[in-house]
Amino acid sequence: MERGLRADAARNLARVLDAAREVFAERGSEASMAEIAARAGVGTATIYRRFPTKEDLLAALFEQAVARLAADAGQAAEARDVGRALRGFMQRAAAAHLADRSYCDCAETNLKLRPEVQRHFDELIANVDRLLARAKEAGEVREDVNAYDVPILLMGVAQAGALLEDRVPGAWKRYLDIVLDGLRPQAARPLSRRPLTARDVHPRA
Amino acid sequence: MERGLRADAARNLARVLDAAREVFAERGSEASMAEIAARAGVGTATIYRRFPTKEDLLAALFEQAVARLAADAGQAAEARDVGRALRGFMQRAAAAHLADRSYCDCAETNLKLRPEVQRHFDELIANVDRLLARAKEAGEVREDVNAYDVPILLMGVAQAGALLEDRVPGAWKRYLDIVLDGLRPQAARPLSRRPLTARDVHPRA
DNA sequence: GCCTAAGCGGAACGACGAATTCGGTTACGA
DNA sequence: TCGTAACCGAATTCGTCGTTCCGCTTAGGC
Repeated sequence: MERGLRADAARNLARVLDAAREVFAERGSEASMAEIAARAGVGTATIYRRFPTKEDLLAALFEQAVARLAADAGQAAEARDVGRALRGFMQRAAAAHLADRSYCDCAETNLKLRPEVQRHFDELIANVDRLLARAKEAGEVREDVNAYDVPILLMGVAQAGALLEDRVPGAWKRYLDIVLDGLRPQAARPLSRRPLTARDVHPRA
Repeated sequence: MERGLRADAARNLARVLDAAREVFAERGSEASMAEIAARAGVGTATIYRRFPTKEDLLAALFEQAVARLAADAGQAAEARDVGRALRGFMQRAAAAHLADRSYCDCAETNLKLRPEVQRHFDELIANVDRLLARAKEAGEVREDVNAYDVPILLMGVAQAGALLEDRVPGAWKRYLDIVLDGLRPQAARPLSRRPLTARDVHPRA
C-alpha cells in the first residue's frame, strides 16, 4: 500500500479502504465512520490516523473512481469500432455510478477542487475528447457536443436511473439509450446554450 | 387556508408554508425546522401543531409541486403546436425542479407513496400521456417512449444541471435539448429496455 | 368587556454522528 | 530479546436536529 508503514498498519489501511468503498457505495457519502470501522473490523481512531477527516477518506475513494473512469475512456478511445466503444464506455460508466451511491454525492461537493482529483478528471476529459473526435469523424456524434458534456450526461442518467433501480433494475439503460440517440447527428437541432469550456468546469475558487 | 382555524393560526400556517417552501427550495429537504421557523417568524412548536413531523410538512409542499406540474402538463396537452408545447412544458418543469432543491430529494423518498401525492402524480401522467400521443401523431416524438419516461428524464436533466448551476447558470437547457433530440424519431435506435408500466411506478409496498 | 380554550414560543430532551483522547498493546530495529 | 515508538479500540466530547413540554398570550363567542 504505502512505504514505511508497519505490517499491521498496512493491512488495516487496506481493510479500511475496502470497507469504506463498500459502505459508501451502499449507503452514500452520508454513511457513518462507525459503520465503516465496524465493517473493516477496526476502531474509528484507526481510520482517523490515515485520514484526518471523513472528507479526506471520501476524496481518496473518489479519486480512485475518477481514475478508473479515465482509464476506461482511454481504452475506449483506441477501439476499432468507435461508435460501439462510446456506447460501451458510457454504459460501463453509468453502471459504475449507479453501483456507487457516493459517487454522485462526491461529484456535487467541492471534492473536485482537490488537485489529485482534478488531475484524473483532466485525464478523463482528454481521453473522452479523443473518443468523441473519432466518433464525430465517423458521423456517429453531432459536432456541437464536447467532452465536458459527457460526465454531466452520465450523472444525469445515473441519478435518473437511481430513482427506479430498486423496482426496475437496469431501467437506466433505457435512459442512456435516449441520451445516446440525442448525441447522434440525425435528430440534432441547434443547442440553446454554448458548449462548456475548461474555465466553466475548473472552479477557480 | 383551512376551515375552523383561528385567524392568527391561519396567518401563521400560511407564513410557515411560505417560509418552508423558500427554505427547502434553497437548502434542500435537509434544511432544519429551526431555520424555517425563524424565517416564518414563529416558534418551532407552531410548525409541529399543523404538521406532526417534518415529513408531513415536506409532503404537503411536494404535493403542491406535483399538482402544479400536472396542471401545466394539462395546459400543454391542449396547445396548438404540440412540439412546441412539449418543449415548453419540459423546460418549465426542469426549471422548476432546479429552483427547488427539495423536489428531487422528495422524489427519491417514499413520499410518493402518500395517496394525495399519488393522485396528483397520476394526473400528471395522464396529461403527459395526452401530450405525448399528439406529439407522436405529429411525428415529433418516437413511438417507443411513454409518459412514465418524462418525469424520469426531467429529474435527470435537473440533477445534471444542478451540478453546474452555480458556475454556468442555465447549462441545464443544453442537456434538456440533447434529451429532447433523443426523443425525436430521426435518430431513434431500438431501446434496450421495455417501457415502464403503472405496475413499475406505483410502488406496491 | 370577560372568560376560556386554542394558540403560541422558547427552552429542554434524547438521539446521533464526527472528531478527539487515552491507556493498553504490538511490531520492528538494535 | 528488549526497548520504544507506533498503533489500536473504546470511551468521551461537542455540536446539531427533530420533537416535546409548559407557562404565557390572545382571539373570539357571549
